[in-house]
Amino acid sequence: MTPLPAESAEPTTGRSRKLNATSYVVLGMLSYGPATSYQLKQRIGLTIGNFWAFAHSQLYDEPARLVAAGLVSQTTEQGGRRKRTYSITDQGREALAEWLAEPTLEQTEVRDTGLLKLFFGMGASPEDIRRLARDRYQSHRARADGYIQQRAEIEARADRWQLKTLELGMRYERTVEKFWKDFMEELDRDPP
Amino acid sequence: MTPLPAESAEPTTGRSRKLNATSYVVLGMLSYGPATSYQLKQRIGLTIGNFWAFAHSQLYDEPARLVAAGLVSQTTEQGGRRKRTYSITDQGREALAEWLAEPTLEQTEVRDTGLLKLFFGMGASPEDIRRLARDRYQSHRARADGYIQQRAEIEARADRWQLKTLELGMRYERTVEKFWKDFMEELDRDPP
DNA sequence: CGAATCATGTAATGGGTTACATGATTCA
DNA sequence: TGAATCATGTAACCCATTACATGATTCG
Repeated sequence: MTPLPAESAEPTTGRSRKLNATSYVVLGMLSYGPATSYQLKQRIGLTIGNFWAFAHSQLYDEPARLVAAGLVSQTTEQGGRRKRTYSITDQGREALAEWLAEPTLEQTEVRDTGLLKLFFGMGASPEDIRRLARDRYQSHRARADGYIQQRAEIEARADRWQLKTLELGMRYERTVEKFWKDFMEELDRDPP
Repeated sequence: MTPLPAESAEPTTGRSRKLNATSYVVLGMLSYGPATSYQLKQRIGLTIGNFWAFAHSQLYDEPARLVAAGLVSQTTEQGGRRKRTYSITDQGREALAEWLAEPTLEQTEVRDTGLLKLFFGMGASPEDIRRLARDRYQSHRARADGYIQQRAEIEARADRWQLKTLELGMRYERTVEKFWKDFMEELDRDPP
């Protein structure tokens, strides 16, 4: 039995808990200005939520954790619901900046049920495969069209980097849309 | 070491728990033949794991749950480790087939830390942005090259659908690789 | 005014991530 | 024969998902 390491006394603030992607999304959104959980939900839903979704309950839990870590402060409204508004602290800005300065080597995860089903196509009927291709084609086409719509709407007030993010989103959706379209045509030429 | 006869302890019926993507990946991999958790890990690591990763502990937990649901059976080896080998049951095949026959309308999740950082680029220094672009370019380029490698290796024994999956993976990686390359050039022309 | 939708939260559960642990095999 | 790596598993914690709940506002 190895002796336990001495417990360093303080949780206090800062440097304690490890931040994850959700944390940085919340910090990032708060870096544009204070917000309630609902406002975070909206900001995210219109932007990042297009490719990386968060349940609304996460946006109630995570700010609370960040407050405990000292990266966010909160003010509680007087009155019925005692609504909480969150602001990023200097410490929070620092954490965000550190994250942005880190190397970014993680593998991108593409959680696409359609891709999974395609992989297991051997167990599917020809009609299943056709339906899959149609579903995914329409789904990605719709999202690509949505991005175009969105760009028109936000072009004025979005910054350069936000527009770039949107551009990658569009390129991605168009690529996948085209894949499924090509695949549908292949299925016609060479039926399973 | 001689395998024991399949344990048919059968905790009554299936239909109980709701299956998720992990479940179907395990079922799908077992549909090619019985496997231990480690073998599942390998099969997945070479294929689906390229875009949708699973911790190895999930591949120990999930089969156990599927056994409880009656969708998978297990045999336990005699000897030191009492290694477990899993097989898909008829009920499991049925569940897999039902899944493949369902509509596929879920939103694809692209969990890409690089995209997140790009979105919050306003808070980053010019050097951060350049580094980000370089990191992501190299990362996606490497994966795209890996796919080409892989295709050469498996072309003989992979089925049509598996090769198609790989093709989409390649198209995706090339698209993203190109985005970051274009972006790097844009940064040279028009520095932040 | 009532219904629908917006807005704000909590609770329970399941499961994904990380860390720990160690037996078995390979190979220098 | 010792170190490294392969292989197999468990445990704890954190967090994501889902369901529940209800006050506030809008609009027909």
